[in-house]
Amino acid sequence: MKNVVSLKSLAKELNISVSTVSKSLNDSEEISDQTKERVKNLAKLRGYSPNPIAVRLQKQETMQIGVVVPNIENPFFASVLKGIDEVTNTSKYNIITFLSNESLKKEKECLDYFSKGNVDGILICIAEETNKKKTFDHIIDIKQKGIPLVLFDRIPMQPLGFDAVQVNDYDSIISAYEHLENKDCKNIAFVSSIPTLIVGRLREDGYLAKTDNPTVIAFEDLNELQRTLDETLKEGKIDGLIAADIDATLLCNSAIQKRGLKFSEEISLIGYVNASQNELSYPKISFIDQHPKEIGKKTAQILLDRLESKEENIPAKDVILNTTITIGDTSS
Amino acid sequence: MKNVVSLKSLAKELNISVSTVSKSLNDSEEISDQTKERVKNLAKLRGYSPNPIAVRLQKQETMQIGVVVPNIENPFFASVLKGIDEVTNTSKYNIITFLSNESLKKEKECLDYFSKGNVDGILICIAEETNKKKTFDHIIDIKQKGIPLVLFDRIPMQPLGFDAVQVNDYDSIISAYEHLENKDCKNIAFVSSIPTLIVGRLREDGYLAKTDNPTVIAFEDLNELQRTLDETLKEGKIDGLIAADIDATLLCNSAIQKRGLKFSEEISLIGYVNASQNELSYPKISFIDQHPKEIGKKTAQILLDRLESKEENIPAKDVILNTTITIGDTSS
DNA sequence: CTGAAAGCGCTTACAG
DNA sequence: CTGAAAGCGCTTACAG
Repeated sequence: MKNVVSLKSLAKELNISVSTVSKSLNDSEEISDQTKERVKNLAKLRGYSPNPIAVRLQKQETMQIGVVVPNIENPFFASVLKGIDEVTNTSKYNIITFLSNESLKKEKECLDYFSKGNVDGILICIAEETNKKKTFDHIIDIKQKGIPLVLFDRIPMQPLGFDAVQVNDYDSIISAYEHLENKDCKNIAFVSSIPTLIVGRLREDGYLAKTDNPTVIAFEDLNELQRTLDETLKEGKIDGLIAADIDATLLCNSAIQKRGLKFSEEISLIGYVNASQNELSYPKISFIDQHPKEIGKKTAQILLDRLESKEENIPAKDVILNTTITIGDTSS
Repeated sequence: MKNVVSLKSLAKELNISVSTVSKSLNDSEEISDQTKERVKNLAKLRGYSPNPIAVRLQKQETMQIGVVVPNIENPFFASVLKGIDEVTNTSKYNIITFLSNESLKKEKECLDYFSKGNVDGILICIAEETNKKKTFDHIIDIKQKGIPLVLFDRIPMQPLGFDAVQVNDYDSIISAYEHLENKDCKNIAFVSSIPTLIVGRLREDGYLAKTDNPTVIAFEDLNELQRTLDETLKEGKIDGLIAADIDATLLCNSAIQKRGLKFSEEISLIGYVNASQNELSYPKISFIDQHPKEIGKKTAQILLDRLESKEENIPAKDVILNTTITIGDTSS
């Protein structure tokens, strides 16, 4: 039932050696055009295709890239994956995607599997748990094994010496803040469900840098976040909200509407959303577009460059991509 | 830089043969406990792990499952993937995920690649273009090659003889319609951005089966859909909407709010959404939950069963999973 | 209980 | 220009 056509079967049928068949199909200079023709014709006729596993063993390449994604249900990562796919698609490498589900243990298992000769390179966004516990030994191990690895999105503060692709989170929030200031917001609060995540911290830092009297509402527990947010809105002082992540943004939007506040007039909101869904929603939320697909493309490209390059000692790249602000109905 | 520890290197260091080392590590009965001990200890010390490519070549198994997903940015498919991951995770198989981006050409390329000995089995949801053109030769080819394949979500009308996992789309809409009837809706319209997709047709059929005076608003072009929807709402006759897909649902929600109509009182809406985002949104939209993760789990399980089974001629399974209705603010 | 040999399906120096 | 041989790293009948 498996592909029974092999170099051997072709060779036998043509009464020539396996090496000649192999060389013919690989267009070797050593072989006469006539023989090449014969071989190629039969190969086509029989529907031959080389056994990829055998080729990999011989070439000592897996031709696969391992990707670790913390949460596939977060549309941000889905778009990153799409970007990665677009780039690797045109290369000889395939993607094998593992989900860490934000678990350090799971992430270790992924990297362990990858490092056992299953992939030629790795793309990873570290899990929330990894981020919190600041445990990076399993990642550093990868360097010892000489497998190229590129980090994306959540980049540990202490440099680990890997290529990294991130977004200017700090600056993004500065811009968002200034945008709200321009809309005459005087009392801008910061709402986050990711207070411990690296990107969450950077965003909060951006906010804190801009304001004199900060109002930070930050809880991982969404119920608690919602409650506190609601209490704060009740006081009626806040006229601008910056949300630090998708969940916080949705909660802000929801809380404002439930309270019957008018967007832009009474209160403005800017946050993070899934761009395509936001486009169809009402109200359209003003948001910081991280261009996740571009993050994926850049991440994959850096890895491919490294894999294709013969040089061993290219210094680690630290790419910081720009976000843009898309203004919707919530701050116009 | 690659893993230089091999059976050979272990054998040399222990002054025994490669076969003995291999058998020891595989706990063969043939080898003395003492030798096994020695071998295992050294293997551990040297951090040996078998070269997976070599094992695969020998075992004639890729230990990989190919998955084709039409659109990773659709949260439905992201959740399906998560379900697939959960199941395959505990097996010896990895997932290699390809994105067809709703393109028939791309889908063919994926299947072509898979069928060249790159995977042991395939999970696929056909692309929109494939669905429209009803071109299934490339899928049928897979059967000829003897590679197990399981279809999910969009299942062609004409049976192709593959295992299939789908949802009771027709019945789902019947239930949704009855739900709206119970909320005293008298004029229920059906809104769809997927008029040609199999699941879209089934859903429309369900709607048509229930109503005497159908109002079907169906366009693939979202602008056109929006315009027509708006005109229909303007007439003021419709008091209930069933949306056939995520985009249509968001558009309905948006159109109703823009028009200032009161949910549940003046008009009710039920559709399809991303469950977790909907939970945080306002209003919470009443929706048909397809339990996408369960679809993924079931799909993967069927493939694993087939791969693990020795039998060749298990008849194709056609699994139809039930949806449930989750009532939100838009029809309470 | 251990090891030599063949083989999984390929590629590539090397000989002729 | 063609082919025999070795090798990629493993497993597994088979001999001893």
